[in-house]
Amino acid sequence: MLEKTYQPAAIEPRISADWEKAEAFKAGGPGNEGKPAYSIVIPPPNVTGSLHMGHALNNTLQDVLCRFERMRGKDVLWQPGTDHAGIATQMVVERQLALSQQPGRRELGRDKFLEKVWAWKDESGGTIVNQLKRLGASCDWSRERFTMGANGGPDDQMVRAVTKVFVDLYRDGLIYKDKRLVNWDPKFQTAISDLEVVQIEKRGNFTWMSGDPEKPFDAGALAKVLDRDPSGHMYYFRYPLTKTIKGYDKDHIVVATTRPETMLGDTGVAVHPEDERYAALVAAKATITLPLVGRIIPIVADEYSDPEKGTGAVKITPAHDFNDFEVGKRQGLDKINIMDAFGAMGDAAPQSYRGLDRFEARKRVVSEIEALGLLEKIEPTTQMLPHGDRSGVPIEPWLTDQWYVNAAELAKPAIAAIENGTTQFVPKNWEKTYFEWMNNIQPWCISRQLWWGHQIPAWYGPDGHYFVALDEADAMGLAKAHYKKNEPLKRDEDVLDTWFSSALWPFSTLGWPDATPEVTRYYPTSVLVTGFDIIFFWVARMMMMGLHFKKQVPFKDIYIHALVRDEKGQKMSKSKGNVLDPLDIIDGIALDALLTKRTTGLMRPEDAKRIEKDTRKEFPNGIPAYGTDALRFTLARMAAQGRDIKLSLPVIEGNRNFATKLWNAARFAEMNECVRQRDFDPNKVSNTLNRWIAGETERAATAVTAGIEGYKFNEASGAIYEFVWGVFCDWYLELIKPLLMGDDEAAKAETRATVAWVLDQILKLLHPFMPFLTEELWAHMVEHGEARRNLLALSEWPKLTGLANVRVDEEIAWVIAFVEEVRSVRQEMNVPAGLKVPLQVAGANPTTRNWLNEHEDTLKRLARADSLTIVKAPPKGAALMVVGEATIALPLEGVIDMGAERKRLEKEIAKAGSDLSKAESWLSNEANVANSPPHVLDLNRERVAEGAEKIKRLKAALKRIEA
RNA sequence: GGGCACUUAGCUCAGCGGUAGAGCACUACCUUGACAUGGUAGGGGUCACAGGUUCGAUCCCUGUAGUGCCCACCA
Repeated sequence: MLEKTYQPAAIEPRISADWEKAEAFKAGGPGNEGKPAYSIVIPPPNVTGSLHMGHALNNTLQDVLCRFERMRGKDVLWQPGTDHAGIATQMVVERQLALSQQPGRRELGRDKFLEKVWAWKDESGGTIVNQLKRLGASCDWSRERFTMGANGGPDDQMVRAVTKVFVDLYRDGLIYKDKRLVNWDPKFQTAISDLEVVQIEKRGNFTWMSGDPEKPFDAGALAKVLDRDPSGHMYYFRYPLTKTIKGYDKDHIVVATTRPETMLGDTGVAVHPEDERYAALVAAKATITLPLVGRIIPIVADEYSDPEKGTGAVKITPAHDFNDFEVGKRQGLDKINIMDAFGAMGDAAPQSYRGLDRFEARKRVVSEIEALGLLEKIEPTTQMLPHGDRSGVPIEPWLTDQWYVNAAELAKPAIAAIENGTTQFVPKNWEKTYFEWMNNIQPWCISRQLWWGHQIPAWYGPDGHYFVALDEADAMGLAKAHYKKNEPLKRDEDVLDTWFSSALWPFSTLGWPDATPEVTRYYPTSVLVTGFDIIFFWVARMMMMGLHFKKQVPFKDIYIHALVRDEKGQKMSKSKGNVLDPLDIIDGIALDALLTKRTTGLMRPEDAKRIEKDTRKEFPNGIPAYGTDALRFTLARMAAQGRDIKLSLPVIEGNRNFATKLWNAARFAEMNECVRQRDFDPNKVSNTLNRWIAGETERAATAVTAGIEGYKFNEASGAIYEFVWGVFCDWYLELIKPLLMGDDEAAKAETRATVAWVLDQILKLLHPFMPFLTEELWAHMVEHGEARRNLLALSEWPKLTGLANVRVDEEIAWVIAFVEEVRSVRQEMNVPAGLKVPLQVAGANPTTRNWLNEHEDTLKRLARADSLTIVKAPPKGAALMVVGEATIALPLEGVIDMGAERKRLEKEIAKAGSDLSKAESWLSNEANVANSPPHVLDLNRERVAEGAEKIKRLKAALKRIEA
């Protein structure tokens, strides 16, 4: 016997164990022979990660698809795994070493440090995987992969895949080494790609005028404002001309900059070729003497300079600014790298600046320029400041040697595949974003100055000449051929961008570069399910690599889902303190534990107070345990295409209640001995109610199927919700109660079997969304008098046709209308809910009389009537209502307030009258009649006919009262 | 600066060229033999605004206002 309420905590672990024991999700396993393949590769979560709502949504949707297709008879491979997440993981382990006061990364050295990282990975890397299992993800866990591996280790093949890709691309000229400006992260001392840079707006807050009589020179005051925050300001410096120039009336030229410290690396000043203000300087090939440095640098004419901006003269620092780099190249200016890897001033800076951090240097430059009387003014400005997305510190354009992928070349086929529809974005509008980026794609910097990652397969000879090869032996061979003798080689110390290996995921996980059967069978994959935030990072690069190395797209569809936000629509983040952990929704969490969780480990500890206050207010009693299915169902129901999800507890609660509702419907079936029959055929049921629910079941199945097929998860889950609650529970189960309690044994047997059958269909249709609950109920449902042995997860998806019948629908619609009308009038007339009333029906035609006879017990039960009689005319002193052609009377003299009844009827007449006149006036418009399609015409004609009829009867009823 | 969305009931959101839907919240009633994590009935919206296309627009087009996101090197 089922418990009174659904207890997810008790059920979920048991069901998971059942699936695992049965190897239910094993791709290509026994029973899958000859089935068509369906495959999805999981977006590999960072091995450092723990489950967040984005994962919950992403994996719920993938699981819905996989379970659905598995039930539809496909051989499903859902390929799981995790990502080594270069910077993130290295950061975590470094922090851990620091916290436990162990020797740091540099002290340990590369090999020892990597040992620590691997040890950490072996110990903690399983967290996210176990959390995915809690979600019910039906991955083939036996195939779990990791994006990295040690040579000769279990994921050695991953290393071979990455190495082969690198070497092949290098030999094809698509990977190359180049010295140019990169985005340098001074915190991690590594290059990062353009995508890992985020622009953060910075707005200054003070003004400084030099020579302002109100503000006499005061070095202390300037230092004070600079100490607040020198960023977000425009600094105007007077650069003195080396000598005065005829036709130019000043002895200096004013340049503006937001980054004063870079002036130490200036090698020129640019003005526009057609800017007349500076024409004399250009013509005379004037130079300036760079203050603080003393370097003589030229004034050059370059189109880059915009006369409208600043002073029209711009300082050029080729080694520290992307635009200046280009100008410098054009004008043949020197590139002077004044900074070191930590963002501090280096050897190329003046002696007194060496070792000074870039922001300290900024202040000192400004002060010293001011002291020299060369600071014209400082103005606040709004500037977009690039930051490292991981480190959070301002990135520095820095001149180094790095490895690059010629992305523009690889992008060509990747663009074409979307253009010609080989791969499709769902929703489609994301393709525009994709094209925009792909058409303007920049070289991809793939080398990182980290230790945790795939080491670059390039070896250097003593003279710096390098050899790219699959392994050291190959490199030695190449070196010998080059040097004509054996030379010692040293491997490139850098590692590859994590996304480089992620880009291979759809085929590397299948065994590539080996020619495995899995590569043949499961590539290209069926669909990629992911968030829009990694379209560039990951999706685009998989397209490029897949097409280049497999000559086929990596997936046929790309389903882009929404972002999960908090209930106010804000992004969930630790610092906002609004993060909802999926596991807390599933298992519940006490307020104290939630507070601790939200307020520890904050970047800014001062946020703790606010977060605690907000959390106490929002969750005064913590979070109750809703179970996995409620969370999954909520996410699926809110996954409308093209819209973010605002998650809140009341919504989850509603869906938990839905689970309970179904649970209790199953209890009802159990109590009424509804046993699934082997020979049950929904086409052969005879009772009208059973025929009706069979048809409704078919409709639901069609809607759910179409929804999932079209990636409309909200429509699919909404359809099953509405069917279970609104149709099966609200009506069917209520309508059949008299049958189940009656003594027509044949009808009773058929109805029990029908209930059991419908429940089975429900469990199947709902299973992709609520796998645990449905699997549990499935096991409880008795079949042919015995307990069920087979798993719902491996059962067949409903394929129903021909069950709907218009006349049956019409009949039940009439029953429902009858019940609703009586209920409505009872309440409106304040008839006590418990009072059984007599009902009389007048004016019924033969069909209606048949229906009345057929459904007498049901109508009496649902309308709470003790008698149902057919009369020639309605009696006096009764409330009257019109259903179809018949008039129903509720003769309760004394109970019914006839004044109220008159008002009620008048209101109904008015309502019917306004509907009628709307339809009439529509029909009276000749243009409407001439141009609208027949079904609309018919609809309005019906409205007029039925409306007129109804009004006639309502008026007759009113007349009876007044008589 | 460029691009993409969004604006529908108090709240969160579906929807659609043919007289507006759900959940939550709200009101009233109900311990009716699956379920109070429930049942029944009810109130509540000129579908942001202005034009246009159409026989007909909440839906299509254009513009306006507001909101959000993405991309972009502007001193």
